[in-house]
Amino acid sequence: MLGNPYDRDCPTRQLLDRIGDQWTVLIVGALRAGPLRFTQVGKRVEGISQKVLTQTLRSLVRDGILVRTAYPVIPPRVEYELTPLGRDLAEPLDMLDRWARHHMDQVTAARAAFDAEHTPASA
Amino acid sequence: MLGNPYDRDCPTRQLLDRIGDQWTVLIVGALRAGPLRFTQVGKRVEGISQKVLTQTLRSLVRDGILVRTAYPVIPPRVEYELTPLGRDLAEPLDMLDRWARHHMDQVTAARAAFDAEHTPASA
DNA sequence: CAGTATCCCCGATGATACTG
DNA sequence: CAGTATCATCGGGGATACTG
Repeated sequence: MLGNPYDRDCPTRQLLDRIGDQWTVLIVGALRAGPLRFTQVGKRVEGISQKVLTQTLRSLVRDGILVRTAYPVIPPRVEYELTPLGRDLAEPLDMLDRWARHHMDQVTAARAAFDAEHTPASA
Repeated sequence: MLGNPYDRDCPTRQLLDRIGDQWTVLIVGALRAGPLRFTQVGKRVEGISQKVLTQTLRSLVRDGILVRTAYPVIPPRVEYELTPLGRDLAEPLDMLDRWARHHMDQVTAARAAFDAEHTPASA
């Protein structure tokens, strides 16, 4: 049960629960280049809804990955930025990114081959 | 990094769609040590249901991350093993694992601090 | 043993509307 | 601009039962 690196309470599982959703990874990636305002993040991460953006941003702040800075001006200006911890996390995430760029074509090829194999075209 | 790596068609997004669910990461991790039988994988990855295990295994085979070997014996014996591509993927995944082990306590602390801050209990 | 087939539920996500 | 609030949906995933 416990003690096994794959059981429910291990750090890896917990991290996975956090970064498991692609939004987190994408947001952290988007912020690597520097702070961004709420709307800017939303634009970089295409397809994310406002609600989910808000939720994800908030939980990343909660986890110490991002800092939120609200400037008391009108209209409101809020910026999100990676913390040192966040920048730290960005590194392994970047490795994944590199892997994707280097190997996704292999995955695509494997997928096509598998589908061909399992799709009796000449039925 | 290239132009805008965050749009829907970029390799990163595609990879995330695959490894986004924690099961994939856990299964690949479990197989790093060597081939495992269906049931063995299920035991290593606690909490996964048989259905999801089957589904995840199948899609990993489809993507060329794993190979499935069925021995024609009774009772059936099926083994799953990382392909070279899979072993390749295991590396960046391992980085994430290391990060988790080294930093999850910081995340936990940040989380507690945030919650305390946002819990108007004491005043 | 290693799956496949079903039913079912819940919670994450999207769409929409409103506000400081 | 940067959120919050509410509702409806959709399907991933669990539990269970059956099979080669």
